[in-house]
Amino acid sequence: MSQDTYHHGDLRNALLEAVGQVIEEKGVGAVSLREAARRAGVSHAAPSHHFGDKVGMLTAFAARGFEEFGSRLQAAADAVASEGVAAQLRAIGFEYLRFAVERRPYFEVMFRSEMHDNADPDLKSISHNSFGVLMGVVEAMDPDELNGADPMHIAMRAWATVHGLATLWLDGALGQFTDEDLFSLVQGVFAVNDKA
Amino acid sequence: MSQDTYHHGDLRNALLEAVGQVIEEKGVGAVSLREAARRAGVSHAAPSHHFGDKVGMLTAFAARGFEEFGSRLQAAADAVASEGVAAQLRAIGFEYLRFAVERRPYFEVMFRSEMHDNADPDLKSISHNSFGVLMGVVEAMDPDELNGADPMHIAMRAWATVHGLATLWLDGALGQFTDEDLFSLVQGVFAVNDKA
DNA sequence: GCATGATGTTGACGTTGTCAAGATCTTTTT
DNA sequence: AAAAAGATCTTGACAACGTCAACATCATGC
Repeated sequence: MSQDTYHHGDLRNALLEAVGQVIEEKGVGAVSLREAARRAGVSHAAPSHHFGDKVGMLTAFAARGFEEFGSRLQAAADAVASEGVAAQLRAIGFEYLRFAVERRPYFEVMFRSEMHDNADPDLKSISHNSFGVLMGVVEAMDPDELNGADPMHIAMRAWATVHGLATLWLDGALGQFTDEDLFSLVQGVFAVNDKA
Repeated sequence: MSQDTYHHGDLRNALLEAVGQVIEEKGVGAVSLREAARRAGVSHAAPSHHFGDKVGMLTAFAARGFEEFGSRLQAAADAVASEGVAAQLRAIGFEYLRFAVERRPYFEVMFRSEMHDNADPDLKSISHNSFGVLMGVVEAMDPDELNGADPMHIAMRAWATVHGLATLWLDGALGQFTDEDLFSLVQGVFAVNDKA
């Protein structure tokens, strides 16, 4: 592109990239409009034209995260569609955790309500999609697989379990485990789930 | 106490109280040393003598939260000790959620690693106790109740499920549910748990 | 071509966390 | 009892931050 333009050309993306870097390097508390602007090579007030304010920037960041998140969950479910619903649930659970570990900056902003604007329509619809992937799988369950249980309850329990593991791990509450341990632990969790 | 002393007399507690109020009123992002100092009626730099820095203050706040948390979990488990381990697990789960809802300010700081110092020895030992309550119950299970499963896995799954529900609810991801709905949902979750 | 809006800059303001230096009270030591 | 030592609180300063207003520059459509 142009080398010396007054306009950046792709500032919005550059800022969101910068946000991810900052979180990766210094944690979610170190995010600032000015630091993102600095890394993108623009003046400190430039971000406001794209995101309004700090919450706006993080809302956009969260939306971008949910986009990738939803796609990955869907892909994981599709990949094992032939193996039945139980396999799909397991695949979604693992992918959920993988995303939390691999894309931690996104995950942390996505599920911290004080960092973004929950009322934002874009964010609402795209985050709703992610839960939709899970519900889609659960609703395809055989009635006898359900054992008469409410599909919503099944979905909620699966979601909550995996989400709890992810957040506990990210918050360091599972400090004694490495991330490999975590996945083998999940294996155990799901095994208990299947068996009991 | 004294009415016009240079020294506050109970500043440490007053500051922690103020932190709780601020979170309740304006969210966890609005906490500041200066606001806490203002509410306690002292100068802006007074808190540093008790907590060092902001992270120190929130670490103390989290520790105080874990103290109440652990006691409540223990009490809940003890109250239904005669009804068996399954009842105890259920009781702990409900108390966990009740704490998250009723004492939201504590809960939010307790489980947000960037807000406190995870390496703090006080915090480490007292937060470890909370998980110990759960482990204590699980380890008392009959071998045939375990079905050959690792007690650690059972405990982790129970913990993760309830923690996931709590955080998802606090983050607004369960926006369509009221808190009464939440508890009835939990009932369903545990029912699935028992049945399946 | 030129007007209009989008994009980026500059400068300013109030707030925050943190530090250093000093003031006041309490406790311990002698 | 007097003095030293330490704990507690104040004052003042500084850099970083979010935000706003005013202005500069570019791009696009009429």
